[in-house]
Amino acid sequence: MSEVTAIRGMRDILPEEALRWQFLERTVAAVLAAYGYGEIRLPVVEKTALFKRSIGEITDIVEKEMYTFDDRNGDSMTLRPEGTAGCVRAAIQQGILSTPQRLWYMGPMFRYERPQKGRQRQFHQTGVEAFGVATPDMDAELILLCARLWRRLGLTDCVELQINSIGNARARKAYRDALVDYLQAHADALDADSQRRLHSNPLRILDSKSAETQAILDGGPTLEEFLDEEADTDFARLCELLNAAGVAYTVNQRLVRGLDYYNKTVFEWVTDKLGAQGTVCAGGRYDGLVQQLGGKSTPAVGFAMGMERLVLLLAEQGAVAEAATVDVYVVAVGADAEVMALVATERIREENPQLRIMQHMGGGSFKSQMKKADKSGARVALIWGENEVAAHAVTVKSLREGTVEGPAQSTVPLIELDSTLCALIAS
RNA sequence: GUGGCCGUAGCUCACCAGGUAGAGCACCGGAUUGUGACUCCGGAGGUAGCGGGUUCAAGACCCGUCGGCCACCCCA
Repeated sequence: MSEVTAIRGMRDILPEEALRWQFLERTVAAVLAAYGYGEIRLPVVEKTALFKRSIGEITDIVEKEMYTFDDRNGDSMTLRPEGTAGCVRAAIQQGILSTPQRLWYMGPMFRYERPQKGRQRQFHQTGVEAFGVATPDMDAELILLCARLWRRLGLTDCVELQINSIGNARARKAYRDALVDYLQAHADALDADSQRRLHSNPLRILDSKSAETQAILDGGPTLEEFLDEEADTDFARLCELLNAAGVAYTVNQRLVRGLDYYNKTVFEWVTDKLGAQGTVCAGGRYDGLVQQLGGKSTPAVGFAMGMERLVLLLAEQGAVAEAATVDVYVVAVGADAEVMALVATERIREENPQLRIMQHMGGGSFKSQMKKADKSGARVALIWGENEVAAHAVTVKSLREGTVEGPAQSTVPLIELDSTLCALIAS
């Protein structure tokens, strides 16, 4: 193995897997278009301050997972670890928030973490953000959009929806204080991670995987008790809308999101088919972020989905039929035959733009070229040799029909090539 | 950052109480004239991740290091 290898956690996607990616991306784009969302293309690098101010200074992402470096002017830049911050920045900067905006983007994100199943250092997200609507019908639309996407992807059976309301910042702080008070009394019974989080990020203790910790939490205060009335009624309305639309969900009171900017509604689509990485898509409301980043106060909701995880799920489901790479393989032996084949192949492409034709390159015997034709998966081989050149003809051979004794092939004048080919492909 | 497992041909793996490597697949060529698939024959391809140690002798044992996978943490 060469010493020049890809960076840890940054992988290559080979053509076979890329087919799955194309299917995913195509489907995502189609569903978003069906709801009137517009694509926005954003830089991969932003000023470091943007992420510190939006994601939160004390989060793991900002503290230890960002790819940050100084550019030649000495300004601190960061490879985006998530998309919302950049999208909000762009929306403010471009002045497009005077009216509601529905936006989406797709692309690579970067987080310096230990790679594992469903987690890469360069990973890909599709982000969807809706600005300017404060009411929970907007939250519902986003969730319905997801549900439709899962249906189109054939993933409905492997994901489920969890929702929660985490209220405004004041309610969360009050709850956090109450939770810390309560847990401090049981501190020595908590698992080690949770003890640490008691000081760093108490809300995160809620989704601790420790059974003892969860048992302790059962006796503690709940976030719900601290929610203001508006959060309550909005959440109830969201549930009502989801019920009416027939979207199943479970309310998970322990669901909190890792990024500081969320408020009110949060939701996650989770799966049990991806090992430790259960979350496939997650988001929520972030009504304060636009103003926090210097824009006019603008309500917003959004979510991001992890494309690697969705591709893994698709693979798991065997959801994508494997497409043959080419329809026709062109074999040519001899310098003159190669010329005739090249010209004829170009003409066929001109007249049949949808046809996938691969011409053999690099020479070789009929035998070796035919082997390549077979391997290519093509249904038809077009063959040129001395005889065809002399007769101004081409041999058309079916690679999928016929027997060893009587291969289905015929030599036809060049003028009849198109009709012969079309008949074969159509059959 | 922490832990477990792993690192032998392009790929998937084997061998071995420690004595300088093998299979399957893939690849290339052949089985009489210009033709694939199945079959048969032949061929090419590895400084056994890297460095050090133990030993007469190490891919096999020990240490370190790098890399991979999975999990923790965290998150999409």
